Amino acid sequence: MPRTATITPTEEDARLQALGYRLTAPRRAIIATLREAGRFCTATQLHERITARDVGLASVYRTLELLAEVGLAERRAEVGGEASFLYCSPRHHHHVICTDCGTVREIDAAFCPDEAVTRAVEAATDFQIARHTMDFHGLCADCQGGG
Amino acid sequence: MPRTATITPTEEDARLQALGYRLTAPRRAIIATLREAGRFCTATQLHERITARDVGLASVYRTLELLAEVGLAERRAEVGGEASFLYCSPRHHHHVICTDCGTVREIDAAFCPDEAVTRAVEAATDFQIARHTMDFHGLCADCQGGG
DNA sequence: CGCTTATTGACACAGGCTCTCAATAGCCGT
DNA sequence: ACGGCTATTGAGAGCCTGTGTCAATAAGCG
Repeated sequence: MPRTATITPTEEDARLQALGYRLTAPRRAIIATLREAGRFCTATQLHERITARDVGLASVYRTLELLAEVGLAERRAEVGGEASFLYCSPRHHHHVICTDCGTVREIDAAFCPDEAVTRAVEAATDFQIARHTMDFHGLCADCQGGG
Repeated sequence: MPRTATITPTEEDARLQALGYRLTAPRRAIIATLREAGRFCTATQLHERITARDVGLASVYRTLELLAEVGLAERRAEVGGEASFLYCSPRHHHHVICTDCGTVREIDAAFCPDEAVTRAVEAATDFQIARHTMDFHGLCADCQGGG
């Protein structure tokens, strides 16, 4: 048993490492914080939230950029403000976003537009479809109750 | 017949007017330029492109903001840079975007995830779905040919 | 045709994000 | 375990997109 607690690399940590990126303490902190948030967060919000270690704001930006590139985070435009980032599993999935509290749930490929729809779009537009995006917005269970 | 050519208000011009906004020459130029582009454009791009009249960059920003609010334009985050805007019809629709040249085609509600899918998502997540977004990405007819 | 007032253009300014660079710490080989 | 190579970090300066201000202009209305 080592003196310092063993830090178990999470699935996403391992993924970064497999791609040749170093698994540093700041990166781990940022990823963990983003994932635990379970909703879109700005770099500033994450920066404030990371208390265990003194992580520079620039590193937060750099890591979020990296995660987005690798597919572990999704970037979203904020109207007239900061960009927001959401933790994402690496599998193909879609999001269900609460319009009230911002909580995000992932749903898997079972809900994707099926092959027939894609073919119909191709027929209608003469495009050769390679990829799609899709989000649902509404109220989560917790926010449906009171006004 | 008036001396100066009559400027026919387009459908979107009329819509702005109906909402109580004034139909100014700069606005018309910006809307026309955005619509003719047929793809996502940044404020700077539009500003450079408008040659017929000296339109201030601030006005381009203001008009794009206005269009987005009214539903005549869609705003998109650009990775690490400027926001882009796309002309949109006011009806519910989705986009098919060429990954090569950026051309965008609108498709109508016929291709939306149907009622059954929405209900299934609700059942799976306990959310109450109100709205969805969906885009398709691929190669347009012109870009499918050569490498 | 003139009045009222939304809109414009120019510029100053704010804030988000990036770049730079020396210092630090992963990772790998031994 | 240890040392070296080098990716990564943190701090802060700086860039650049986007907004606020304000006098001048012009759209819309009677």
